[in-house]
Amino acid sequence: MAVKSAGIRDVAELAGVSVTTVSHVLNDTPHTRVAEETRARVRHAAKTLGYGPNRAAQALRTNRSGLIGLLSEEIATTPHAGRIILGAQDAAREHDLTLVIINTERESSGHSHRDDVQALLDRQVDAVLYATMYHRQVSLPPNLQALPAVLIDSTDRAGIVPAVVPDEVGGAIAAVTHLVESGHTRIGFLNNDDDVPATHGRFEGYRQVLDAHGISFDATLVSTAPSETLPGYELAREMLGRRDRPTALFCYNDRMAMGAYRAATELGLSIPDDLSIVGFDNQELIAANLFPGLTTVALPHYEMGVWAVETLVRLLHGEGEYKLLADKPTLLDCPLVVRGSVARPTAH
Amino acid sequence: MAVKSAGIRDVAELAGVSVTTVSHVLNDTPHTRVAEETRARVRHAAKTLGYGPNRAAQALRTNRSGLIGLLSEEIATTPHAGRIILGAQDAAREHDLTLVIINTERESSGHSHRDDVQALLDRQVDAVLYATMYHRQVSLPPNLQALPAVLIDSTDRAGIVPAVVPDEVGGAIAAVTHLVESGHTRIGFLNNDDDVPATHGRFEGYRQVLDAHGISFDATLVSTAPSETLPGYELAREMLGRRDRPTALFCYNDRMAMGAYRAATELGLSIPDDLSIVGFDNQELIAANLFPGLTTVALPHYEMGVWAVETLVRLLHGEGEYKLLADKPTLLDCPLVVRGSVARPTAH
DNA sequence: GTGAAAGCGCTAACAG
DNA sequence: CTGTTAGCGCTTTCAC
Repeated sequence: MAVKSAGIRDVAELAGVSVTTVSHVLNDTPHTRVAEETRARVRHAAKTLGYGPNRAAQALRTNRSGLIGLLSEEIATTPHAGRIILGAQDAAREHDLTLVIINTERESSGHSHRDDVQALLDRQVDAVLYATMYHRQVSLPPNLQALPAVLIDSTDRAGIVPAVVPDEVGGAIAAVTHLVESGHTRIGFLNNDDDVPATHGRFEGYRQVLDAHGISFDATLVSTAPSETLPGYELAREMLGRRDRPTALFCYNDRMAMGAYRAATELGLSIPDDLSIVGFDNQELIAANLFPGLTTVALPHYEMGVWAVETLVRLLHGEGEYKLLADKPTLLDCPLVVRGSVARPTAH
Repeated sequence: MAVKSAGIRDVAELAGVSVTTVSHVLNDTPHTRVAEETRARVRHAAKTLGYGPNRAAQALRTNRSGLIGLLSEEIATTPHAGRIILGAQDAAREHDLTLVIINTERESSGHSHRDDVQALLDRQVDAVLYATMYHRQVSLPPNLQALPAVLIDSTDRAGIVPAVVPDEVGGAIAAVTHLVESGHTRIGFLNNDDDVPATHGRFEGYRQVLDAHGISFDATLVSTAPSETLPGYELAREMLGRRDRPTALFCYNDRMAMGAYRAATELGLSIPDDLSIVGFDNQELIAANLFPGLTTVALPHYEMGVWAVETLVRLLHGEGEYKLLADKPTLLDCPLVVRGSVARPTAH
């Protein structure tokens, strides 16, 4: 309320120059020479008046809203989306862009995705980010084609949009290497049974580490089930019940690991002394609240959010190696988060 | 890209009227009579051209950005913030408003809060929502005074801003009543030890139910500790270790309940047969993944988000019983979510 | 009932 | 190096 805030002409007046000059210096307009002394005067005037540009006028004139849309699946289901938002937010702020977030359903008719994109289009965002809840391939709504876009945590089935995804293989390598370096050689793997990149990537990483350390692969040490707590429990229960049970378990995700904890407890195996466990996802709510804390692999959600916005900005500025970027999704590191669930195996 | 989208003059032309008329009918401008037949023609023209107003021009002209800022604490920490966002989002869409979300730190210098509000101000939002991570009292950044505001999950220390919070007492009543109706009379309460509304409200609800059912209050059945998993475990361990242990536990939150589960397991008490447990917060990641599923009380985050936006809209439209609203925070229901952790006590 | 026209605050030709 | 000026697309006053 109060007094209507200062406009560019107020600044011009106070600095004793024209609005053009003010516009030039405040925007660092290229191909424009303004005396350093004038610039200083203008900037000072702007500051003393507390001048901030009127976004609407700017947008109207430049045809750029300064808004970028983030279409995110299932914002409220896990904190994952939250971290993407955080990363995107921070990067956006860096570039004076505003993030407009729209929640979308995971498995919707595709129709609704269209509508969600439309909502963003109606708000005339300059570009859009599309974030999925888990690493997978997607088909983009057709109306998304109209705008620069970047995919987060998924790849484009058509392969024409830049994408950033977690390095699943690398994450698994970190996890299993940690186990091997702690002295484990019989390492069970409780894997997901969905046909998604994470399933294959984490398995791939598991195999690579075994190979690299000359540990022969034992197919009986790998079992698969839906990646939930209960199936994890059942798988672990079975595998840990064997006479030649593994001394460590690498779990597809923290929920399966949570099930494994329960199985271990029931079998009288203490973690980490009798059994080491490593999870994946680093879901704080689970990993930090288990006893002992679960050593797991973090997904680079925040970093993917940052990368996506940075890429969008480059695209918007026409430094677009768009094709190049879209060609191969960018992989981001999945670092190991050490808590208390891994120890050296006890001698038999 | 493609063709630049239709403007109001295109619509006017196609409908054979002036832009004024188009504006009037599309906005249902009051005190304006346009022949029904003309309205129809205009609307039809708009639809066939796929016309959508240029937000920037609208904003510039009306001095209303159509943006509302949501300042939310710790977006990525729990899904709570996500549900508030969802509710606010849905309500905002209903009113053709766009939500701009800014993450803020929980315990920051107050300085940074100022900056976050400033960021919103710079983006010229029409109003702001301030959402805290847990129910408490806050002091608002001074620069927030400039705009209509509504508090979510907290109350204003100064008492001048409308607020919506969970009905803690009611939630606790629902939880404990459920226990009593299942036949429990010795009900332990593992409470938080912070001086926050939830602590007092949930205790109050606990007492009320006991009173209402003629169960005499036993102070030894209430213990307090920080509301984390480990303290919850320790408290439960102690209380359940007594000879006259309670047959049911009401826990301040799901994390404490998670600790109680562990204590029960260690003591060989099976849930729900030997011990019933009710939590609070309904954190899916925990409650749904425990064995058995935890019966708990849900916080009305989504609903608070909706309420806040609706209230903001009313405020914006000047139907402002602002003072009235601010006077007493609005309480929203905390419904019980039944899973599998409650059963009738077994006869001794 | 309908229309003409004046800006909202800013950017970017273009002129000087 | 700096200033004048014409709109961006829309709402709204005022006249018809």
